[in-house]
Amino acid sequence: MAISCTPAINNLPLNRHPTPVSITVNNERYFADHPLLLQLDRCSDSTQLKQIHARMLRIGLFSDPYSASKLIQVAAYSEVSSIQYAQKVFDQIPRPNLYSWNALIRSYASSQEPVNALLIFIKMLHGSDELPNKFTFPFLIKASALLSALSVGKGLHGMVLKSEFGSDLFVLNSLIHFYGECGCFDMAYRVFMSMPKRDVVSWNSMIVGLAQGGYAEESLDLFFRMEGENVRPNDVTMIGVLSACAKNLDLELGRSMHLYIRRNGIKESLVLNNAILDMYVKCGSMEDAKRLFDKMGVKDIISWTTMLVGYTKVGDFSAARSLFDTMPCQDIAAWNALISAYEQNGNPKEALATFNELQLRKEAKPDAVTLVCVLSACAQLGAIDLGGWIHVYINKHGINLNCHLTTALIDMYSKCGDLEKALEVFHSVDNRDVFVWSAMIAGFAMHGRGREAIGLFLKMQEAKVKPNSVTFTNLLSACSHSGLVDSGRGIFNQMESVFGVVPGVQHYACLVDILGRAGNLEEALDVIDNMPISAGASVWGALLGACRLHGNIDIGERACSNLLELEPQNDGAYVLLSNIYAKSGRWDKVSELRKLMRNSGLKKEPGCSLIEVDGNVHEFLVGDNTHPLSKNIYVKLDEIATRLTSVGYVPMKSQLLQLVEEEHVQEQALYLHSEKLAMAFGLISISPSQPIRIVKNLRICGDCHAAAKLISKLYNREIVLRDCYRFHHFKGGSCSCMDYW
DNA sequence: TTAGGGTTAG
Repeated sequence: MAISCTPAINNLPLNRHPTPVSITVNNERYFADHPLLLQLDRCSDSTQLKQIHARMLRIGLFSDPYSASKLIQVAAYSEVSSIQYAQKVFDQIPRPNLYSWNALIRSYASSQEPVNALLIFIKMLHGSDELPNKFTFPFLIKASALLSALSVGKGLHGMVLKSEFGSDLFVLNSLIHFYGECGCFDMAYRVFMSMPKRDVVSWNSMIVGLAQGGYAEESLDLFFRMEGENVRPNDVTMIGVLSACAKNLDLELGRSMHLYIRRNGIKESLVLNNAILDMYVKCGSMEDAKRLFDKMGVKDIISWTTMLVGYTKVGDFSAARSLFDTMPCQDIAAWNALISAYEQNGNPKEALATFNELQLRKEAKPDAVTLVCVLSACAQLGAIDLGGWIHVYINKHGINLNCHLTTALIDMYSKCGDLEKALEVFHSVDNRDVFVWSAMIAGFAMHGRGREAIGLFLKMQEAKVKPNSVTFTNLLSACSHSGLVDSGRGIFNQMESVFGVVPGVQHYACLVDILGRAGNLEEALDVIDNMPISAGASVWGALLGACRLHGNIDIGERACSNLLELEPQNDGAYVLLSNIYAKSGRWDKVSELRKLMRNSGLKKEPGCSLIEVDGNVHEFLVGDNTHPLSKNIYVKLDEIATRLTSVGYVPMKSQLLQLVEEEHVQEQALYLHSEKLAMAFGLISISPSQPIRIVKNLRICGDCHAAAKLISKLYNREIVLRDCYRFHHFKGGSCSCMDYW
């Protein structure tokens, strides 16, 4: 390499500045300390940047590759400018050298669309004489990591090995990070071990990668090994270690790491303090978190949001909300944290109210995360109007349908009863991960379309997407809802042997459900007796449900007693057994159970039905008369009762929880069920062309199911009812569940 | 040139 120093270009109008010096490397001149370049470093707005750019063009400095590349970098990185401007600058360079190509690739690698870094690289290979150097590879590998483009990264790895940079520290560190991001920890570790020399970044890339990829133990092991090899950890190392402690919910180790940071003089930074804060929050210690938060000299919005999440995690929503209100500013992630906390903790209405507030205040713009949370809230409430509005919003604002959003949309449409729309979303996307496939399978399952669920599972295999534990829960539940006993058995048996997914309690519960519903109660009991893991409440619950369906008192009693042993507060268990007794006229046993329930301080969870009309969700409880239109609703109920009786309908009294002597009181009690109130309200307030969509918190009672079938015929209306178990589409006098529920 | 903190789905 030849380096020489020469006086700068003399004819430039630079009299007011000290004489710049150009450096020549390999016959190319660089003006590293030209005053305009120094100005470029200090440049703070786009107008200034454009002025400097213009002057560089005027005085000819732009033709210097170093100077032009510097301009590209500033254009791309400064807050006021954009990658588009950097690209324009690049396009003006007549024959860009490797330095300029690298500057542009680097800019794209850190941009919103890192794929462009790879495209520019291809352009460089085909349209110039330049070959990548040790600087090019880390940028390209970083772009591949951001894109999780495993095959691209592997290809680059191959190129690296064939090049002279096969043992370059920076290149290899990038590869460790890349493989970690793609979840290929064996490859990451292979690169790590093959390195002739490792620095703290090599260790950090492994430690952080493992912690983020869910391998907390391995990450911590590596940290202790690093210490053993006398490599001094830095703040980034500790951020990885804290994240591993948080994943393991290991408060003790987290606390000792906090102490380690103080004792070993690790550079204190805002990011590190936030990571400690996050560890305390995730491990559930708000005392530790608050102590640190109050002591922190510098806080940013991430510190505040972490505290907000902490309060929601311990269930203190009023503290969370008041913290939110006192934050110096609220960005979209802070809003999302609040909305998501409401939605995840059984308060979807508050989630929607907060979303509404966000829109009114216009301080932050909803992003994909917001919409995912709101869609989940809509799904819980069965609020299809708002859910559909969100879908339109996504399209209107050109928001990219990532897998999270696709899944949330499919789930919302499925749970709101519009399976066709869910399918439309499913087919409209190219990118389908295991979440998307599983959500669609769940959609078919809850609508009783078991064969289509299995068909989709086969297509999922063709698409080479590996099913996981949830995929199988959904598939088995599809078999259960459609009475596909042999398919269910077959799928269960293949789970581990063919797909390597070990059956968990949920899968056993589904199998017991499949067998039990089909009447094979003995076989179901046999499955439970031979389970390699202990049968959880869901397994006994499934058996008890099947006993109710088939009126089997003996097995039902056994299931109920096992269930209550595991969950003494399970009111549903009492209700199911009580239904079994009532069905066989054992009213003595019914009142005995009733007494037992009262003595243990248990109350049946009140039935509650939701119905959305014109974007507003209305809620009905049993015997509710609080609705503004209550009077009209009861008039309609009377009319329904008369019309039902006229076609020979007889109320099913076995659905009552206790023996009520007077006939008319029995009938009245059944008419007060929340789903009947919602149906009456739907009939008077929803246009006949629209289906009446209802969401019920418990399983629909047999009497309401029979009544709904008749109502759909008598009033020529489609009723779509979701209970806590599945969907019922009532039309023309019959139900889509074919009475198999 | 490489590594790092808060919010999202089945």
